[in-house]
Amino acid sequence: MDDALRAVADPTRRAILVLVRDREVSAGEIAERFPEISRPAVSQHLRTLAAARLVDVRRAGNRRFYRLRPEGLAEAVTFLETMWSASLSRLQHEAEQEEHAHTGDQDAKGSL
Amino acid sequence: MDDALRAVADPTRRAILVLVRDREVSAGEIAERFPEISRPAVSQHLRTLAAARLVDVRRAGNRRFYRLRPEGLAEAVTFLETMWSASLSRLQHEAEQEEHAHTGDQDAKGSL
DNA sequence: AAAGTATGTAAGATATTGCTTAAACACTTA
DNA sequence: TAAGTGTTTAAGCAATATCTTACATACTTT
Repeated sequence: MDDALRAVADPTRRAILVLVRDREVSAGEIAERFPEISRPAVSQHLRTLAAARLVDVRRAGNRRFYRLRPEGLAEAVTFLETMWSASLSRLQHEAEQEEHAHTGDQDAKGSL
Repeated sequence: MDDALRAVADPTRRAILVLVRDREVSAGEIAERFPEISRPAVSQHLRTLAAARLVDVRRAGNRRFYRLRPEGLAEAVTFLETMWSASLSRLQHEAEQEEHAHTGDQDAKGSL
């Protein structure tokens, strides 16, 4: 989880994850999407993502194709969801206590 | 989201979030849980979490009480969940194609 | 008001991260 | 096998993050 959350903390890497979410994308094609940074910089990000087990790599001839590896996100998602929902249910409980007999509107979950 | 994910990338800050998930905890009580780092270091982490809107602060006399602010996690959770589920459904789809007419067991979501 | 308690801020050292350029590697094609 | 294409690795630098010590602030109690 540590590696995954650290990897996901960087905006460029998040953008890469979005790119490779639905389909395999070659390193070159990924790099094209980030004209502001150099190819080696992108390559480093890809290495970080691979090390965090957030992407799979497939070598095909000259090229390397990257693709999101969703299992790598499981622990991170679980952690955040646990934090998020446990605390929301607490807020909900407090609201009930405060307003006492009031119609239960769960606006918190609506803020997504 | 950027601030939230960057804040959550640090293990000490994640541990703090767990501490303040279910109840208010004073800065001192939080600091006690981390004997390996100095009080000012903890204070800095708390400032980072507050800046990311991940915790609320309540001043009561001498002390300051911190508490998880779940709304601050909303965007981050949404992002990770979207990545996670979209990609899992793709994997599921591929599995269906491979195995063809097979009973659709969604074991992926069960890994939570 | 002075001393005590709880906490934060400032300044600076060190570690880590993310970038760049130059070079290397690996596979493909002429 | 030589040149070309796609990509990564290496080395170094600048920016950022995290920690520490010293000090400041803000309440509380005597």
